[in-house]
Amino acid sequence: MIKINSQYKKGVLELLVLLIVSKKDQYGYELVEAVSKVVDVNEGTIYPILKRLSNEGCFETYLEESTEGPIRKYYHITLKGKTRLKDNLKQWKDFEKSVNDFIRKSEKDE
Amino acid sequence: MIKINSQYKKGVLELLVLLIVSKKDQYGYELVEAVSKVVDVNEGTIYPILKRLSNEGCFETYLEESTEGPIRKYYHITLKGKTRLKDNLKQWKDFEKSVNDFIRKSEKDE
DNA sequence: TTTAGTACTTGACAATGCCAAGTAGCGGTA
DNA sequence: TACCGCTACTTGGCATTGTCAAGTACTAAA
Repeated sequence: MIKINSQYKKGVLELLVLLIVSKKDQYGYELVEAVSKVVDVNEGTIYPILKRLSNEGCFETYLEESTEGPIRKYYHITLKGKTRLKDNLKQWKDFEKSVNDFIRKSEKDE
Repeated sequence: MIKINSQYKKGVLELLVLLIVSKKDQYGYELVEAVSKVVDVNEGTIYPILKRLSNEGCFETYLEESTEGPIRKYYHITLKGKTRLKDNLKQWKDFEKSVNDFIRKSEKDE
């Protein structure tokens, strides 16, 4: 897990959360671990994102018991969530392309 | 100029400013236009970055008159600024690679 | 002399990440 | 049984950085 300028993460974490949940229903703790494999992040950051996206209708939630600890809250992506993911993904790609193109150009005429 | 989720810009704008000033001394207004070619941004965002980086010793400033309007404040990158640029650039590259690798992996096993 | 373009500054505000602390269930061990 | 460590979720205060809007002020052209 990379330790970078926390500012870079802004916005991208939401994208990662959407992407992971879209693959398979996830509960919060599990998701924190999954996101941590990509970028370093703490619980206190992920749970608010889950709440926000649920409030906005991107996720539906249901509870399920666990044998390893307290009850788990699972998140399932909705149609709205899928749309949000698609938009978000396009925005990220346009953005990083634009930035990387500029960097490459700068490095070339050096 | 791309119009995206303003959150994506966080952190990257500083990188772009460092990159542009490192090429050639710039005054604020000119810089706003240069950055705007990469991502949409307003003056009120760029000037605080310039002030911050100057306070942190990354830029030196000097004034020069203009025939087209008020006096211009030029920014010149320092050694410290160059180091900051290098670090920042590496962080960005690590970050975007990490995120893009994950996205690619997700898109593959679909 | 009014308007448009250049140039910089400031302040209130919003979004989102970080850290820390709190609650709570489970299984293992001393 | 009492405590510890792991699992799991929640909340609240704080910092950073971007947005928007308004204000100042100079120059040149209509």
